[in-house]
Amino acid sequence: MKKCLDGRYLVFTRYPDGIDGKWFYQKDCPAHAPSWIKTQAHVSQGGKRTINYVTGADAATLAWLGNQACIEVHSWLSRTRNLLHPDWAVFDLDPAPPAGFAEAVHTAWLLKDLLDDLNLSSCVKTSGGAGLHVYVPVRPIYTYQQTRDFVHAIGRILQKRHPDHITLQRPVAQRTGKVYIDYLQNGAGKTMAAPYSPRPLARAPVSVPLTWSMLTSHKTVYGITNVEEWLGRGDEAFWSVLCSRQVLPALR
DNA sequence: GCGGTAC
DNA sequence: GTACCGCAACGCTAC
DNA sequence: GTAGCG
Repeated sequence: MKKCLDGRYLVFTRYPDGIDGKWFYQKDCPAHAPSWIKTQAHVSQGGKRTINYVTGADAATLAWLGNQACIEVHSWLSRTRNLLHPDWAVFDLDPAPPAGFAEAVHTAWLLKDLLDDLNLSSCVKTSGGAGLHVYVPVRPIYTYQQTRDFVHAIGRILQKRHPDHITLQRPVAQRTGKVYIDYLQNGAGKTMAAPYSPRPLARAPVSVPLTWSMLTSHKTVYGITNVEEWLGRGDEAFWSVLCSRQVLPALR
């Protein structure tokens, strides 16, 4: 089966001095990296810079990255063969205190119900923080503008139905106590934390794919720290949904 | 973490 | 030798 | 235009 990071540009955050020390993003694979790391040259838009993005992450690559003190792995929403056409439309659900994980779970279920009504498949993973990521697989025939408009439109419907619980407002101050649906993550060059990416926080929480039936506000879901416990449970279903590449209905 | 540069 | 430095960077939204 | 946001 095609892995969900195959052919995707990856971006890393590195913490050579630990999570409390200096950190930095890294996009450009260093020249001294082993030759078996898969990369692809990419000319950045506007700026006349070429970046050799790491594409895909097999076990050996992840091991090398780990030794480079990479903690977070972020990936593009499109793949190298079709960079302008994402194959994931993503809903980034970000609860603003005092809203938390339970509110994100509630919003995710509202979203799933709406997507079900539209006959669209979807899957969910924790962000590793208090939020959730909901993915709708799409055939790579839409532009980022189109998937962004789609996620925006769905977000507006939910926000209108549940104005006290959901917001699309950018300014942080206007999100207090609500779940922010960040539709703007659907854009060229934007990235999402990859499945199983750790976060640079105490106890190293991980972004974990879940089956919908596993998604409850129970403690055992929120703040997962032990990846092994979950391997072979949620991931297979998650990846099979991601690989289904269901077509979005007509976007207007 | 590590290569590149400046002293 | 050792000290310091870079390691991303842009579109979209709100004001 | 500039600042905020991710």
